[in-house]
Amino acid sequence: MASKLTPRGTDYSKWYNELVAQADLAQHSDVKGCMVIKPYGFAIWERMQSVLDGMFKETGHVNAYFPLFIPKSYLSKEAAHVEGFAKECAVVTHYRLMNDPNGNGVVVDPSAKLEEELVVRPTSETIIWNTYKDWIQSYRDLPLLINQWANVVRWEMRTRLFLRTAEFLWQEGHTAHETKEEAVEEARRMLDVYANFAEGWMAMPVVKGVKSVNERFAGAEDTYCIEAMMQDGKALQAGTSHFLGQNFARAFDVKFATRDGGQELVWATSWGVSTRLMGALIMTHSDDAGLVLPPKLAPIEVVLVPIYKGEDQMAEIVAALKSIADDLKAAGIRVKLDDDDTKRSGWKFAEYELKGVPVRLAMGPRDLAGGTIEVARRDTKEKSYVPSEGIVAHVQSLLAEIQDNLLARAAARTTETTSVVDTWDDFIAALDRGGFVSAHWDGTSETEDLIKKETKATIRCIPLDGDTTPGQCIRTGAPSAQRVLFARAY
RNA sequence: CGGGAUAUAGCGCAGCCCGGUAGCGCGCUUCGUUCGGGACGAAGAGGCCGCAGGUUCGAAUCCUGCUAUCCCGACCA
Repeated sequence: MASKLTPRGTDYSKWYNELVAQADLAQHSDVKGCMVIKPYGFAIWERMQSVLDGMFKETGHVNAYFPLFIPKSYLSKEAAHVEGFAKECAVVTHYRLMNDPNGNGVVVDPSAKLEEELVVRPTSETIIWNTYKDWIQSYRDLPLLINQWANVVRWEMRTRLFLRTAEFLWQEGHTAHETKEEAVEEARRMLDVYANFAEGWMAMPVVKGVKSVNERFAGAEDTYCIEAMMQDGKALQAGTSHFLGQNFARAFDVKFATRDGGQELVWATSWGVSTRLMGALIMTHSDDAGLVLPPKLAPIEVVLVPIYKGEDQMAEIVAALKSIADDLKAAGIRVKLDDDDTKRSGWKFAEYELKGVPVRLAMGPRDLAGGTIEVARRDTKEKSYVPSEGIVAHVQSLLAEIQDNLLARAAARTTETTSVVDTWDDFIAALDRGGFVSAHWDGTSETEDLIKKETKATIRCIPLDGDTTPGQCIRTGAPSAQRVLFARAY
């Protein structure tokens, strides 16, 4: 806890791992690739969940819950889908343990083999569409707008806390619609929800776009995404929203009676964001002193720290801070008064900086005498002394300013690191500098693969509001309809 | 799945080459002094040295096998 973080400039990856551990966000568990999300980290995720859940409900969705286990046969009903996920599925084959005849604890009971293996869901399209089949009879049952909060398992070769873990928490929306247009509109609507959340709450600028065929979700007709740029110049896919066409309806035979009495396959979407957003949040704002949280998602927006000598002074100052804390709470601000006498104020300052608390208020004897309070903001590390009278209004506007500043700072960085290039040499140079690279591409998977192989860069997305001036492919010189965004990515 | 490394107290590590009954820092407990940026002193508690074999009078240390984790790649939200 007392050790300093490796600076970002020295080893970004190391900095990230140390930050996650030291800020008490998560730790590795004894199970490979799986993490324990610690209370402070989970509190941030709970804030994200609660805000997103509200946004989903505002857009007409309801929550439900589907099983963790999926019969193996379901997974293979949609060809592209199983192709995409088969390599990373955990499979349950037995349902009972027994005492080891040799006395070494318990072993799998070989007589308890399942007739059909169960796959631990890597995503829930199949089990959900198999259920929707029974729920949807008529156009009157549509649209069906359901979300679930769940854990999923993808047996990844290589994992990183929050960014890629074998088990992760997420939400997955699964909707059914009467027409293609409605489904596309839904997928786009949820993409907007994600983008609004990213920018409005996480203070993380994102580019909205559509994935190339190579990067598309297994079983989708179109994958929309939000892409964010991290401080080290690598891109991170922060959320996806898929237009699934009629693929799953066809695979699970989900038909509805149309308004004119016919039978038609329903149109589908699915969309999700995961605990990966925690990684995005960390890598967007944090610095060498630790985590930096946007006020809107901080479990603690303001921490109050007393500075004192002796018990009498402590009592006096804590009482004054308590009164301020109550006023802040009454104004709807999440506060913590840290009157723990076993830790010194200097230790607390460092600790709350590490944990990214946006605003720190400290009061010592001089403040008490002079009617002031020390206000320190985490984003710029600036400190000032302000009158304790009217502190609530001051803090409110400061929190808003910090929220805005974080977004502006991240947006400036994203813009500054984005390159627009027209030659292969410039393209390589831009990739090496880091950031998004806006360039022309001939639209073929072959060229995309080639570029990936040669540069490790992928097409992050074809921006929805991008530059649609035609040009020539950066690699092949073939005609290109519009610029796309390349980057090296997580 | 390839390459590299590691496994010793809650955490971070030393000890291993050269075998002799386990040590340091942080943290933890108690007491005292401190307190405007990670305090100081004193006294304590805490370890099947990853697991299983082998060599030896004796293994954290040498040998064999296994397991797990981390990092770097290929694959992915």
